[in-house]
Amino acid sequence: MRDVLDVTKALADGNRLRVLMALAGGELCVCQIVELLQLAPSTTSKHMSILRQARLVESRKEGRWMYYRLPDREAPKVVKDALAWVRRHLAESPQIGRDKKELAKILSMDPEQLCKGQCKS
Amino acid sequence: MRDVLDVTKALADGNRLRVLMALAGGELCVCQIVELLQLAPSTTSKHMSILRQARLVESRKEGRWMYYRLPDREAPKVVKDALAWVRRHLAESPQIGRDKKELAKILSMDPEQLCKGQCKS
DNA sequence: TTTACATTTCGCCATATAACGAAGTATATC
DNA sequence: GATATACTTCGTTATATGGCGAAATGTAAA
Repeated sequence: MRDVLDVTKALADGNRLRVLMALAGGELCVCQIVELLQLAPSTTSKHMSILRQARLVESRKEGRWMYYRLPDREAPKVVKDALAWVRRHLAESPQIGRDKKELAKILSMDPEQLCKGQCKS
Repeated sequence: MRDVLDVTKALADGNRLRVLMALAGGELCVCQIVELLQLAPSTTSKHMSILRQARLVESRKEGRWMYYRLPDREAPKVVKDALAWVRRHLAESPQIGRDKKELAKILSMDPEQLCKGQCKS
């Protein structure tokens, strides 16, 4: 029950669903997710920790950057099935469509520049 | 996005998950669900309205009794897939096992008597 | 070893949610 | 009709959640 609830609670927030859909295109660092969601870094970090707690994402630290990605093959079935459900039923969402466009812009920027911009604001 | 979030929010509560699993055995009236969850009738009713809002359950009124059941064939795919996910990944839960036993007891009682007991307490 | 910087943790506030009991609604029975 | 009954709605309360900025942490560069 606990593992199932961790997943459903993690999925019960629009911003976290947007992140999961964005990660379908490959791993992202926190500042890229911050840019996509337009939330404070601290808020974004909290969201990512909730997703990780539920095992819906994995993370990798590279220098100062933390990268998040969807879990690999060995993820628990409950998680893999949940992610498949999200992908299937959110693919047509207008919000997700807008995010996809925005994400393309973000990925075309120099990550170095992207992160600096955030710290100033 | 809205329909998906309605479903995930509805699933993000242990008592509501228990109800969905209990309904797998067939429709139940509110007083039977009250007995299973050991919650106040008003609280139980609220849970059921959240599940219905998300279209995870349907309802049928018969006299003074309100029966809830899992949705039929024509339910939206997002809902059917979510219910399949819940069934699959909650089947082994100890809590759900206990509920199944308790539910057998509840179903063996006269519904008439069951409801009267609740009103007194 | 300073300094800069990406991220996380902490403390706070506003809102959302789950719980209850009391009051309201609708239906059956007297 | 009056009363009992099954359920829902409403108002209240306690806790959970999502948001922020400030401070803490860890890592790279100067």
